[in-house]
Amino acid sequence: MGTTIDLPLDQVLVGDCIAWLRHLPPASVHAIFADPPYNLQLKGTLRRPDDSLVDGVDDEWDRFPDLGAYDAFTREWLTECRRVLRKDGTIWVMGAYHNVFRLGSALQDLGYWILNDVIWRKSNPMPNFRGRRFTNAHETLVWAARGPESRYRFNYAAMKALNDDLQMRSDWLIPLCTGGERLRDDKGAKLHPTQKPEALLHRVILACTQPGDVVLDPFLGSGTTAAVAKRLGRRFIGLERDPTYAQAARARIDAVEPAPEDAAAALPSKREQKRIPFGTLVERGLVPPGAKLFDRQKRWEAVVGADGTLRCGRAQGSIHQVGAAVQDAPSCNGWIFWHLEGRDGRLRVLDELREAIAREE
Amino acid sequence: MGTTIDLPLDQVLVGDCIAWLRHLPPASVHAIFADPPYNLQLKGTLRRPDDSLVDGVDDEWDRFPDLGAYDAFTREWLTECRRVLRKDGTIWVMGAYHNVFRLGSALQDLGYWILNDVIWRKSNPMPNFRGRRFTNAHETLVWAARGPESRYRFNYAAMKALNDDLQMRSDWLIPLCTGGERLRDDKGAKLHPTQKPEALLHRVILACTQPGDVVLDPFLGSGTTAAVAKRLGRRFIGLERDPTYAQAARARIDAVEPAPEDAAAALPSKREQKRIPFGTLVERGLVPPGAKLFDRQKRWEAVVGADGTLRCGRAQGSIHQVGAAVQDAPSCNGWIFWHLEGRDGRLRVLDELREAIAREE
DNA sequence: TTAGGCTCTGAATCGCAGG
DNA sequence: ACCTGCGATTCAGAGCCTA
Repeated sequence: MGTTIDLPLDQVLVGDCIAWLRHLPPASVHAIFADPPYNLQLKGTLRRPDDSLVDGVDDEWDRFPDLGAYDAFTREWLTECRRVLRKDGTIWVMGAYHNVFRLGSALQDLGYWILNDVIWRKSNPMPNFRGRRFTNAHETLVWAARGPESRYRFNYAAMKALNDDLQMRSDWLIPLCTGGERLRDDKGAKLHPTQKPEALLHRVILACTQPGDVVLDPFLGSGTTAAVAKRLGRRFIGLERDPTYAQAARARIDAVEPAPEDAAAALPSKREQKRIPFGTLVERGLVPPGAKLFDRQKRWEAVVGADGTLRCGRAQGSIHQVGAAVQDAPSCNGWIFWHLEGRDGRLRVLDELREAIAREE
Repeated sequence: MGTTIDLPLDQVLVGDCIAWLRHLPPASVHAIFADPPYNLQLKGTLRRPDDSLVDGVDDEWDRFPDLGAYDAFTREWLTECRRVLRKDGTIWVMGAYHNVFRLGSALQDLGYWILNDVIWRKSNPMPNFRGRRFTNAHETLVWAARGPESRYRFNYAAMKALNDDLQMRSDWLIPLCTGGERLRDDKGAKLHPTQKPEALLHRVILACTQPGDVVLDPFLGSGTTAAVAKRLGRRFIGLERDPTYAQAARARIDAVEPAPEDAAAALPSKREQKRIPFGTLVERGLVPPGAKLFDRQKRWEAVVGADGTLRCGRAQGSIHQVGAAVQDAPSCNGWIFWHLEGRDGRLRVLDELREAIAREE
């Protein structure tokens, strides 16, 4: 175990990721994104129907002697990641059918708590040239908290907004990284065999971090994680073994222009907004003491007390308690249950009044 | 190890599947479909926002003391399945994130050779009621051969035909089993908590067997595998622990009319509708966070957030919501209201960008 | 007859701040 | 660390009823 160093923010560090991770202080990063070697087991070469050669992944870093060696490697870096992850941080690990079952099992064995598996559906996958299997049109991301009790961050409202006001699902349709986004060398060949699309990282980072948070990528590769983190106003730490990749990533990151601060923030969910006690509405005269509140169908009528309590028959208490009591329900959100009658006879839900106050403050 | 019996074709056998498997002759079935217990670990009760209770899976058969016990169980039945599987046969195993990584790892460890992982995308999944995760909108099927050298069957042309003459991809969009297909008891309650849709088994069986082949299901449950196998002119062997489920499955299977031998019983493939959320344009960099949008006359200017929301003065929300707010209109089609300014100063309506993406997918 | 509204339900590891 | 109580949270599809 080496000596601990200060958190090397916004840097690409060249070297073995496990060694680097051991130097980082514990519980120091908010999120980790890891796209480890897939342990692809290609046999021989693959040709398209027109006899052209498929440029598969056959790099040295993707070769392991057997599954046991791959498992040992996986457990080692995932162990160090868990140490470095903050108590309430989350990790994303991605893979394909060759390795993702090893990754998921290792996460569970090491004490992580899986929150979702997410499917990256490729809109433009490589076809299956031999016609011997289904077109491999997706990869899998596993999203996990450090443990079952983690109070992790999930920017629910932002994800919902990103999906036209429907809950974000666990299947994401995103094209492969091609065209101008793909890094290439002098000869126009792709620089990295598995460069991930920025759209994928955009969604990942936006889902589970806020501006200023630290995102670590132990297999930085072409630098997609760091580039998107910078653009979204997050800090990053990138680890990469190969100096050529690291250098290309640095150049790529340097060219990124961060988004304006207010654009990078995720839409705050209601939970994160400032709490307004119902009594405030009474104090400010928006709901005078003695006013009557109704549910939407006007089945019940309650009277407002000067202290912000409601009374409805025998039930007395907060807007939530009385709402729950009259419905005989275990709980109730009084803000959206109770309504005030306007002069025109129209019912206005309390939540509207609350939002008017929230905007003022 | 018990004595071997003749292959009990087209029967539902009641009892422990591992015990039954041990009695079956080796290398005797062409395909196996297994939907084992998922080992869900539900803690409390879950209510919908309207306070109704969610009927979760808390059956005794889904409870295991710990992951180790689940792994041991998994390895045991998968070992027997491999013995019973013909040399060139294939197996389908399905699960969700709770268990599928254990299943996939066990398959690999036992010598099976994974061919694909296939995603069952649910068109109508249950939402995430607490807003704490992504909507769990899929399950995973692992398709594997008995070993790396297996000369397995894959009905490439049938799958392609089933998919409007495009190669069948690894992500399948299929609705949940509901309505008339769902088995119910006298009181109208669902008979089995996890009955699978016949459309799913249709595709599975059609992909890897031919008429007359034997399909084994060690966790038959409500009998979907056997019913579809019979309809498609395949033989089946169903193992089921619970006599009630087995009895219901038998009745269901008896009612199935086999398709005519030459019938190309192809389900109409479902062309996917293309709904493009505005957030997609942001993620893909077509509209960067912080970009400014204008209405056609440039009366208003709004700023784009990283989550696809707009902000214009105090109004924040979707392109539609903010468009409506600034005009003080009840509603607004943001796609044709907002414009992006090009480098040449010309305004381009968002709808043009959306159509560019829709064409790609 | 039909259109529209209301109800019900589905493999679910489903709070959190403040005291 | 524990306890209290506020108050946040749902989509698609089938079935049924009413106008």
